[in-house]
Amino acid sequence: MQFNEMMAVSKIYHTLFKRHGPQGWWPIFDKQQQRCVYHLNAPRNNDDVLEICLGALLTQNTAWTNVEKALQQLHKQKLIGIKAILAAEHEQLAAAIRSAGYFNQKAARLKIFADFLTKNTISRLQKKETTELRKQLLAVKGIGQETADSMLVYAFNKPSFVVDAYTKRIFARLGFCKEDVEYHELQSMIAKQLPKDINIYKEYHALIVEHAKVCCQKKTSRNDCIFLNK
DNA sequence: CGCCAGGGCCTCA
DNA sequence: TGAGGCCATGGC
Repeated sequence: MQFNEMMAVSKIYHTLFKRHGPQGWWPIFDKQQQRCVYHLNAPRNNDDVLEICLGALLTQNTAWTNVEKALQQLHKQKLIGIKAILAAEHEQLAAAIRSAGYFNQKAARLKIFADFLTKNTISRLQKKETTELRKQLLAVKGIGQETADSMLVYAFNKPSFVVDAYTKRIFARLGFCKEDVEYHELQSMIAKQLPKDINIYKEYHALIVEHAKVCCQKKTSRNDCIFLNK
C-alpha cells in the first residue's frame, strides 16, 4: 500500500478510525470508579484542565497505567489543586506520584506548573492564541514540545498536533520520515494535510497511541502493521 | 533478567 | 544541532 499521494495523512486517519473507533481522549480520573474514564466535550471544568496538564507532565516517558495510580493518590490526598500542590511538602508530593517514575523531578515540575497557573489563570490562558499559548507553555521548565501540544489540544482545546514516539514510529514505518525525524518537521507535514479541526487533532493522536499499543509496538515487525500487511 | 513505556533537561563538543 | 547521561517505577 502506498501513501505518497496528497491527503494520505487523512486517509490514514480514517483507516485508524474505522479500525479502532472513537477514542474520546483525554482520560480523566473518576472518583466513583477509581479509574480513568472518557468524557464527551472534556475538559468539563477547570479541575479537568488542571488534571489533564498534570497527567501530561506525569506521563513523560512513562506508561499510562503508572500515571493513573499516581493520579489516584493525588486525588486521595486532595492534591489535585493549584494551592494544594504549592502547599504540599516536596516529600509528600513525590511519594504520591511515586508510581509514575522520576518522582523527584516530576514533583518539582508539578510545583513549577502550579506556580505558572497562579500567575496565569486558566481562564486567561484559554483566551490566548494557539501559537502564543504554545510559546508560553514551552517557557515553563518541564514542558517540552509534546507536553505543550498535549496540554494545548486536550486541556486548552487548541489545534496543535501532538507528535510523540508512537507518531514517529508509525509514520517512519509507513515511509513518511525517519524514526528520529525532528518534531516540527513531522508535525508540519501532518498538519499541512489535515483540516485544522480540534476534534480530529484529539482523535488522531489518541488513535495513533491505540494503534501503536495493539499492533505497532517497538519490537513487533512492520509486517504486523495493518497498513503494510492488508 | 532486560526491555519498554504517550520526554525533557543539562552538558559538552 | 547532535550525542550522551540522567531521572525511576511497574508490567511483561
